[in-house]
Amino acid sequence: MAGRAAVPEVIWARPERTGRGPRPAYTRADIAAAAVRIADAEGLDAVSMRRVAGELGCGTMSLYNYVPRKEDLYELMMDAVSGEHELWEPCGDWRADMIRVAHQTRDLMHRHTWLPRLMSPVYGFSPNALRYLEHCLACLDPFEAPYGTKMELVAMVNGVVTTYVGNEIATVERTRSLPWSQEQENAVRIAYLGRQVASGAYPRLAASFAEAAGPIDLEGVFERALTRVLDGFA
Amino acid sequence: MAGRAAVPEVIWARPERTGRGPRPAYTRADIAAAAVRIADAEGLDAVSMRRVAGELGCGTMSLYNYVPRKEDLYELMMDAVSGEHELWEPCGDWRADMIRVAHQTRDLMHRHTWLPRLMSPVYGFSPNALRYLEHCLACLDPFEAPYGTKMELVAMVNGVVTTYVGNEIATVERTRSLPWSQEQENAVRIAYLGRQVASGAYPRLAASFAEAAGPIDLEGVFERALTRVLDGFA
DNA sequence: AGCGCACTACGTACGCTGTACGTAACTAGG
DNA sequence: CCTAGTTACGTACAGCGTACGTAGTGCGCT
Repeated sequence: MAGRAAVPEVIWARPERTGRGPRPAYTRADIAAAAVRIADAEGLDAVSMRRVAGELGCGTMSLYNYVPRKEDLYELMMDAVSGEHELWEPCGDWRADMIRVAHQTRDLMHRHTWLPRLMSPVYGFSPNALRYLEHCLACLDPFEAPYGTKMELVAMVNGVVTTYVGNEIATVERTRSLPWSQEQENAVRIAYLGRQVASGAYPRLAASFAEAAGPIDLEGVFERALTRVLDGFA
Repeated sequence: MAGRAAVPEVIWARPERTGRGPRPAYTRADIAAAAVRIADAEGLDAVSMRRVAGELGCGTMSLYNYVPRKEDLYELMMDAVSGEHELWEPCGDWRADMIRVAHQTRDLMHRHTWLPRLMSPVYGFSPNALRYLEHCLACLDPFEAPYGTKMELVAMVNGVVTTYVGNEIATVERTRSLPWSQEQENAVRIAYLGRQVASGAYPRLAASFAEAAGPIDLEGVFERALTRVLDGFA
């Protein structure tokens, strides 16, 4: 009954197949792909054990043979999409390579908008995550600094990307569960914010709003944040 | 039936008391305080509508007269603890003031470990959040830059603090729902990680681990991240 | 060769969640 | 005074993660 043992374990330390018993009907990759498909199409909250089992075509509780806890399903999902990271030969300019890494991660998160939400709570070092981390360190070979600093740089870049894409996506993802449209939601919030700012209680905030003409250039904000972070390390 | 209208609205735009009907038994502050008490003591997941109502001593569905959706309860909670921010007279050195802001936010999050988890998805501009934002802008008065840049600085500092404290807290918060201890969890994960690193597949990661003697100095990591971000703006 | 055990599969059931809805009591405005 | 808008709250529903029991399957060992 190893599958039911209430024992701390990392899913990646569990062999996918032990040899004994009937051969499993699905692979971890199958399960991860099904979950990712659901999350991409209907949002992370649509990913339930029942729903994934349904997508696979098996009974709900059969899933628990592969995935002891739901959190492990999340780790499977993250590892699966981490595998989409393209790992290139570093060009020798660590700054350029880190910018490329950041852009790629951002694209990945745009493709899988549920990623930022999972990044924070789950600090798993899945196989593909380790590969990605190693690649980042390879990009930083020309950066003369102790590994501690390099790790902090990687963490910082990842953190900034996660935060920014998370903010970009927040509204979209949130309105998925609401009975009204994203435009209505935004309109209401902006109207309220405008009223508050117009009240005169927040002069600098008001000035800030007055200064801003048109919508925010998210792309530019991201780019600037990135270069500033890298500047801070150089 | 305004309380039941399925209409987009911000909770802060709803008057707390309209005049008609029996006078409400609780204030928003009461409700927020109850929810915060639960979250502080037992974690965010312990905050359910039933639980909060129980803490207040009323029926579950009575809560919905005050809080149309659970997400609004979260906004109430965030606003309540945002009120704990001390707002001082800026000292004239925006760098020093921003560092002080960051430290205070960090302390706040240590006191209320569920805050980082709520920060990302909820982008509410509650009264106390606006006050806090205005205060940050006041601290940045000596920083000669357009308001757009100042806002990006504030967002960046807040983002970094949220990310770092979130990471600090992740393990602690996560093990709350697990049947085994945080130490066991960590031991298992470290053992797995050590095995992977020792496999030779990740040479730089291995070097990085070899370099690190003893546990990570989280305090130092935070401090360095902060100064680097500020450096990137100056 | 065959026994036993570890494994897969899966239905049922429990306690929990957010919340829609109906009803009764109450009170301020017209 | 009346009535409309509120508060209060019990009941109910659909969904969740998952503990547990049971039946069938096939590898590894003796």
